[in-house]
Amino acid sequence: MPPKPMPNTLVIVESPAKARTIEKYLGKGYTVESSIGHIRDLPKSAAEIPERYKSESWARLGLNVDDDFKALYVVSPEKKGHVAKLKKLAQEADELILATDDDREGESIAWHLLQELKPKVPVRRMVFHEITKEAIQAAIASPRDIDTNLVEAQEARRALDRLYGYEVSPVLWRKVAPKLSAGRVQSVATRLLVDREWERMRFVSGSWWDIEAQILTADGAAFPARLSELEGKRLALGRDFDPATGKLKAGSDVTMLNEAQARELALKLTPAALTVASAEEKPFTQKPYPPFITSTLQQEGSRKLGFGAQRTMRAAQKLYEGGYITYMRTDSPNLSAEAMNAARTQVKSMYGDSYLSPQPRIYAAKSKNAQEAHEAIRPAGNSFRTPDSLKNELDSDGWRLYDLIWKRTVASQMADARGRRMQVRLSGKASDGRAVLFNASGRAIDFPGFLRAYVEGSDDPNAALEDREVILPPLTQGQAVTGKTMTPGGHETQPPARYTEASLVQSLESQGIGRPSTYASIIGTIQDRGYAAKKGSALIPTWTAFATSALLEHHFGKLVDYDFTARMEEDLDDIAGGRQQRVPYLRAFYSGEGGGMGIHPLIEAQMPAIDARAVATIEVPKLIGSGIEVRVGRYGPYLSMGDVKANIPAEMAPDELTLEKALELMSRPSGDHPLGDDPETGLPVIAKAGRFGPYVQLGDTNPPTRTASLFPTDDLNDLTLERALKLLTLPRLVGTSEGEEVWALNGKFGPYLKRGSDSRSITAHEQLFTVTIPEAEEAFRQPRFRGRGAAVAGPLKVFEYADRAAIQLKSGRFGPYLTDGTRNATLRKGEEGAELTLEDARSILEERGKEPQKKPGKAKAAAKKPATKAKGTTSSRSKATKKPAVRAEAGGMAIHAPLKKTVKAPAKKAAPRKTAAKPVAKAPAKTALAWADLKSHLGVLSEQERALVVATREQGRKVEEVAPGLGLDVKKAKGMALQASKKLNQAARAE
DNA sequence: CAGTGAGCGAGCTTCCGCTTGACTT
Repeated sequence: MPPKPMPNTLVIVESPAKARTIEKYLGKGYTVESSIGHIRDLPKSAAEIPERYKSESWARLGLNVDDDFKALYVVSPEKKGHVAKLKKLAQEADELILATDDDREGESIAWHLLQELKPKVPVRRMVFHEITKEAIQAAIASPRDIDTNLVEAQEARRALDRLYGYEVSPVLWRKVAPKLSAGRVQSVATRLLVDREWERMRFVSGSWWDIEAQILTADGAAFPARLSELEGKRLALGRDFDPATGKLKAGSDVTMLNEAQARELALKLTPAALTVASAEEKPFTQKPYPPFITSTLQQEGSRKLGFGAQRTMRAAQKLYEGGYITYMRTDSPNLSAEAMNAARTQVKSMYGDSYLSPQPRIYAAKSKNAQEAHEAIRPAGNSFRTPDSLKNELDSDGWRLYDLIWKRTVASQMADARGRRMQVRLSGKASDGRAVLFNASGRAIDFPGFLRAYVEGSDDPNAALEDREVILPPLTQGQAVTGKTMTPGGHETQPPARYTEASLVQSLESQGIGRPSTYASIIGTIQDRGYAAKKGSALIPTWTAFATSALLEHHFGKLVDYDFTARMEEDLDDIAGGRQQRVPYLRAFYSGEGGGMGIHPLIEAQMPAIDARAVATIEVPKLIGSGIEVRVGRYGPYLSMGDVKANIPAEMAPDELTLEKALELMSRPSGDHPLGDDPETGLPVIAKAGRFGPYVQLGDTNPPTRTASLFPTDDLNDLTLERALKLLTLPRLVGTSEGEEVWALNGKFGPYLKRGSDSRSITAHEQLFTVTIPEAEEAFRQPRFRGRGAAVAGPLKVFEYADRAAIQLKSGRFGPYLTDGTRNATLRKGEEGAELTLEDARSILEERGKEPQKKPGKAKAAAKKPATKAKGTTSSRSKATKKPAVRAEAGGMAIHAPLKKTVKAPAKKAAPRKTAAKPVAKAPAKTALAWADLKSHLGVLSEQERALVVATREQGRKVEEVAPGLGLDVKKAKGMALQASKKLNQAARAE
């Protein structure tokens, strides 16, 4: 008889390293695998949205806001393979144990596994709090069911974060800049940085003087003391100053010395006979710090090792995977029984009994939303390996971090440190009879206790200095001492320090914002979005962060409230506890039912109210009244005073922008960056931000000798002279072909080649420097536009149908696409135009074909042939508006190619908007509306642009006549009017 | 906030949390 096959139980945990460990303890009959975190999530971008949901109004959000916030979960492409593997293992198993973490997210992962694997075998849920054989076997013996309330709470959290992020971010795209983001965590983190920077910007430093004395006792012992009172009145300290004025706070009853007074007094005190007025000594004890959790590990990694959060976590991850430490993403400082035992044993053996805390020290999480699914971060195992024994086994980062973790863990079970604090007051008189009082304080450690192993770092070097041990000689009341030297010293109040990675994490954590697994990435996110930059260890918010934060605070204040997450956690706890329901909770948040926040209607209401220009303008306290404004623009932050603009250098922190600096920047208007001189001509080379983007110019004459636009890959802020000179070699004469010169140029539509009156775009900017005549000739042999030249003759391919209009395959700017004249569909990756069948083409177009959007001011009708009446319509309109330049531009933008492409329509003809094409009657109404529409977007324009547009469009004045009043020459003004019109149309179209 | 020449299906960006490789230099 064949032996009965051994039963096979599949256990799924979250982390592969944990799976390996557990598998060892469970032995035969068990297969342990990991989910590697979450296996499914809401689609994160359009590419992940399944085809059949794409047309849904809520598809962009990934959850159906009209149907109880039902989530659309997808397995991301990179997880597909792994999920398939788990599915297969589940099918082969006799039993499935879901052993994901014992917290909200872990419960959810278990539920998703159940949903996705659809196991046909018995399923049990269990949790391990310790990875020891006993604990695991105990857990196996006491399974439970999936806690659906906890899963609901997780789904509520997930939905809320999605709704917040994906509803609010688009507001920023519209009002500040594209690709920005808002989120429950990042927006508060950004706000913290911005608020701190505001404090620094408003801060006015105060200064005061005091005297430091070297005191000598009769026995010759010396110690320092500081003047603290004069004539019975306390001397001012930093805390007596008002940070807003730099002066003493109102009502403070203190004496302040200036330099002269301090020096004079010092002279009158040398030498001074002083008496000990009081000498106090108080014992103190200090307890060790709790074992590490993620946030404290990151803080100490930063303070003591100088590691960024990412670096600390990378090193910790390796230690964890190597089995050196326990799990590194935790919010619990708790030590398991085996860890406690190991730590205490080690203290005894390494430091002796007297250094052991008499009672085991038990630590609890401080943060109110701690989930405590794991124990503290500590050396792994039931006896800790000493750092010394690992010296040759670990890399440098790993060893230093292990050393830190080991010390902190061991110290946490050590005895209190004991010592004395001494406080001495010395009285005396200056030679002019004024009464003085000096203070000295000291600190002596009598028994170091845990300090033998571990001293916590400090973010503030001054604080660390003050804390150092200063030992005072024994002193008794009435004892006479001498003030040997008197050194007057000046002091200044300091603004609050900027956040570092570590202190930001600490602050977020203390407010319950973010989770251990995300602390490090939060910092990455706000840097990636351009909200903050690191300078040394300081996190400095950018001007974009100021603009974004201001928008959110003014219009969505509740969302960036520091308590928002704390309140959310309470609600989630209620959902987890069955006291509240997910759907009504989300409805309140999203739609505002039952008096909730209702972000959806709130955004609808706020959108028109948000003045993009006001948001982009930052009122810097030190510039108020100067007429200089800080604005965030397309090319970065700049200063503006009427006509004059100057870029703010990227490396300048907001609090460094003083009036003086601002004036200095303004003296180099338009943010010129002088790069040096051209060695050939000796002319200066200057980088500038222009109306058409950043460019360099040769010579400082007007007009300059030469100009050249930067390539998209160039950065105005770190352009070298060498690069600028290279750019200035353009346009480049490539050679001759067919008797004509061939030039390589960088134009407004990008790089192109020109031969006589013919031109061809080329793909890469850098080719401008390298393209050869044979290559150019090849380009000129190609049709003028990619696929376009062919398009005149016909599309790439035509699919004919009996029952529907023919479908054409065309090549466009965004790649190949299908069109039947009314609807278009871009081909996706993997869909080869050449391989499409009739039916493919039909199904693609019918499934996802879209009608081109009709936009105000850009009529769809324009796509068809111009009606003959167009000209009449336009010219009459042109008379009405009297604004040639702007009108021509607007018309030109809307026009599609006339059939005769070689003939360029003169501006006057270009003006006829083909809007007139379809229903002619509609055109005037549309254009009339257009100005009304445009008008509401005046906010996107600069003052000058606005003045121009209003004068021309509303008052019907000519550019020529308005320009002088604005201090512009006519040519510039026309250009500006053109740009302004573009901007307005763009803004209106975005609506 | 400087000038060099076309013309045409836009569509996507974004959140927070849970986890690691698979790639390349």
